[in-house]
Amino acid sequence: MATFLIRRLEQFAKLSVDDKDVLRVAAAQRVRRVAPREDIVHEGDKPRGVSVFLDGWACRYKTLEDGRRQIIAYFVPGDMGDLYNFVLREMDHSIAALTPLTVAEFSRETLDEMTARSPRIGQAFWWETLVFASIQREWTVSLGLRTALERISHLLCELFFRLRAVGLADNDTCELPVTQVDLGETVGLSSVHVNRTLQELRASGLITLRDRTLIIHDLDALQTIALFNPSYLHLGPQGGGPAL
Amino acid sequence: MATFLIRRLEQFAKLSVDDKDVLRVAAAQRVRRVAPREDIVHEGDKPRGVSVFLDGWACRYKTLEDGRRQIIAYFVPGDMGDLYNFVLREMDHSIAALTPLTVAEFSRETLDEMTARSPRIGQAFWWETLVFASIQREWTVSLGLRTALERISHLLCELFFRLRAVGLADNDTCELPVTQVDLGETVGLSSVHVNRTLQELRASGLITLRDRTLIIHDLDALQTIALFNPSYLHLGPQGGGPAL
DNA sequence: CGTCCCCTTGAATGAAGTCAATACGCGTGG
DNA sequence: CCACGCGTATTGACTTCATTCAAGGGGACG
Repeated sequence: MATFLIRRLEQFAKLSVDDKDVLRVAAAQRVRRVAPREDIVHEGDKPRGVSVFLDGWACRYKTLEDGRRQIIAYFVPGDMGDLYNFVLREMDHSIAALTPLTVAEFSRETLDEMTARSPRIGQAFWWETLVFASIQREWTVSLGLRTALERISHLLCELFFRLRAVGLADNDTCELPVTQVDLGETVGLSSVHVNRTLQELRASGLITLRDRTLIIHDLDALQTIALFNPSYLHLGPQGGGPAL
Repeated sequence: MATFLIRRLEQFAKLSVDDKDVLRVAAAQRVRRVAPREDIVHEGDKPRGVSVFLDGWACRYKTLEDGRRQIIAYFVPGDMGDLYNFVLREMDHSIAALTPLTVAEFSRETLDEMTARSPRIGQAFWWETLVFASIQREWTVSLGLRTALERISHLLCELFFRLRAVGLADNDTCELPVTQVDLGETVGLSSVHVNRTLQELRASGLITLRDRTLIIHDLDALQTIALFNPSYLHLGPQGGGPAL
């Protein structure tokens, strides 16, 4: 089940056979299955271990006192939660499953062992941490200065690139198992406006989005609209695209 | 000159005399002085070492191709840039001085040595990394669902708490050496609207802001308006407030 | 068959942006 | 010393993008 995790980390560096075994063993520990909409971590909890998303989608979110909710990050297969989060006293956000989810947990000890045994894995974990930080920064940029059309296009590009990097995009197609309300809570728009914006993208023939499946008919054009530059994802040399 | 860095890390844990010496020595290496508006790191650069902000203010920012600029983070004295950023091939953002700035640089070797020698420092560095990630998440929340008034109030609260934690707030007063254009580029609003919003805060007697000096007359009220909950800053037990 | 969630659409409203003009302080150079 | 330019702050009038409110439709599920 560590297939996606390994593919993900291989965006950073080639892993040895031994590295992969280590990861496989670790990712077989404390595996949980979670139903959609269920929290796997709740704000205020004492941090446990590091979540490793083996299969399915999840999201990080925060809720304001008055009930407004903001999705802060998406986790797709192969992603990991904050490394060493147990250094903090309590979680400052929640994580919920968006689809049926399979998630493992690296304990502090497992993490220490792995990084001690393989510096390459240690580095790959740092890379993962840094890339997540970078994505969060790009979201700040999106929310701060992109228009509705640009924001949504940008999010679609990002998710497509991330999924493609772990082999979860088929040519121009990937899953997008989130509702328009979710999208709104992600890009800081009302679901009504998300709907209208998606219509616009559909009308211009750029995408098809139906039954939780996204088809991008013209990735270049979508990237242009979104002012999307994939370098912030720090993917491999081929940009996580299909090998030639 | 490592005073603020030490105060900052002591928000996380008590440092030994030895720890502090190690930090002081490291922070005396590769010290640079930078003039306001000057870049210390530029997008696309190969990462060098980790920037350590000894004195003055800086900001992280990104620019879109069409020239729009978004400030992504503020650095105040005692803050550090991304740890192990040299794992990435190139910087995905720039960092500029906002005031006359004194900044040191930890090389990879220095960093490794320090964490090897003192696990407590290693943990404090992780804490710093995690707190910065948390701040970035909170900014995502601000931009995603707070109104103009809430956003600006929230930013003022955050900066006040952060400065107070390193001893740079005097009772209800701190520096705020940024223009209204900068503020706009931070909270995703036009400078005109920032101006109007600040007027509103002044008119309700909550703050005074003049000559780059911020006075918060009613912190509780400001926090309430902002829906500000300082827990995301993961400060010490007293919340970084003045010792009793 | 009803209920619930999600998507869609229209019309009215509102928050923030844009454009434009003015004012102020500061440094620079004539 | 004063004129000028420049960056910053302020204010007004108008516009635009996005929200809110409201209603209806479709599919999944009990």
